[in-house]
Amino acid sequence: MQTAVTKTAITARSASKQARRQQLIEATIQCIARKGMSSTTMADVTQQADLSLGIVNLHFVSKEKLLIETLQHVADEYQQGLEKIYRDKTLSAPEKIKAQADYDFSKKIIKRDKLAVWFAFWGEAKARPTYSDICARYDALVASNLTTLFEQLKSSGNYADINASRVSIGYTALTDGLWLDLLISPRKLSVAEAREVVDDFLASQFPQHF
Amino acid sequence: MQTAVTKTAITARSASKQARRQQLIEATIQCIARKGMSSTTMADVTQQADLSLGIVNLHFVSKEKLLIETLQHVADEYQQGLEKIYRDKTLSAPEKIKAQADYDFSKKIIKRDKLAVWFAFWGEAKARPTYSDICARYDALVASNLTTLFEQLKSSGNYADINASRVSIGYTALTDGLWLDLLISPRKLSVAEAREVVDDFLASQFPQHF
DNA sequence: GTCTATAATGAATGATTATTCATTTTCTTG
DNA sequence: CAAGAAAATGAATAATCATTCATTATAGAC
Repeated sequence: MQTAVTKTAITARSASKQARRQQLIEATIQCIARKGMSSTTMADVTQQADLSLGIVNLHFVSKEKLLIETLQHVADEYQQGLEKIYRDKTLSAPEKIKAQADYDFSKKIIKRDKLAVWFAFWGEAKARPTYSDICARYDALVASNLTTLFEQLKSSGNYADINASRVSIGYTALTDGLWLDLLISPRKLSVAEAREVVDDFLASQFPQHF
Repeated sequence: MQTAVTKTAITARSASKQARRQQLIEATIQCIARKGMSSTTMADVTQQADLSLGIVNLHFVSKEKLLIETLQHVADEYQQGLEKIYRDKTLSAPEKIKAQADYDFSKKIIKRDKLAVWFAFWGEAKARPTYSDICARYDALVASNLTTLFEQLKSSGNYADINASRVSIGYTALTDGLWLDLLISPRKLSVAEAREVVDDFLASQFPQHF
């Protein structure tokens, strides 16, 4: 029984440890959105989290590691939603594509704070391989799944001159570009309009399906 | 005559002053591309330019002003090329659109160092109005000109259900997204392929023209 | 060639900020 | 509840970096 008790204790401790990390990552997202990555300080993050100055080093060792885990967190969150769609056996290929488009412009994803984090890291990515590696990993997942889906559409319709991989690159680029618009000039472009731009794109490539 | 001589002198001085500023802006572009904006220091920039540490403050007053002028420089350069196309009386609307697509993926524009600068500033834009103002100014130019061109295409063909402004938003977003791809994963996507994605987009929206 | 004005230098300064760690607080166990 | 362990604190430290300015170099005027 003693071992079991000890185990419970350790779990409780590590749960609270996880909670602190989570709290700090969320504070970091807020700070990057509000002040930009280059002027986010440890004092900013810890104040935002209502914790003491030294806490980041205690839980993440260094600022750089906190930043990396923050990017990782945002990327994971996005990726998890997508994987759920890709794995769903009840959806047909065109339904999955529509589900992804809905997801890409859903309330969950289109939060300006999180978009700001994506672009903050993309802005530094050329100079920091760690950042681009994290982005590349989820890029590859999206590219391979989307290409497969577009290939399925192609063979189920009359789309002789469609290049599935090229459409997939186009879809991803279009989405990223619209995200940028929504981040930079949210007055000019609404989420609904952005979603319609994507629909137009899909309809023009696959008129029999969208 | 005396006045004339004095004038020449002043011009020569100010020419060299312009040259120094140019030199520093170019060094800044290099540094942002190599190290990222958040870790580019004054020492980095001045070393890159082979000049002394104090020189930036002499010519630009502060680091922040140097950064702003660097963004301005890259934006102006891009915009000038576009305006030449828009103003060209010898080109028809579809030719202008093609010319813009060629330009957007030309050697002059697709330099990874310059792309890095765009994205570095976009990444900070949400937190810094000065940056987003500069971007907004050129965005507006592109949007209004492109929309007009697409409207001309629409009325010269059988494109009842085309929304010119939406196509313009789509074109810009697609281009920005492809630039991001070229910056982050140049191994996976070539400039030629990116250009083809844009062609596919235009062809699918305006099949009679592209 | 000398004088003057402008440009450039870089050591010194001061401000900012990440990190450390001695101390305090909180939690767990028995 | 006491003892010990883990977590959290924040003042002090150390490193980094933008900016200043006294000094030096350079170019143009006469």
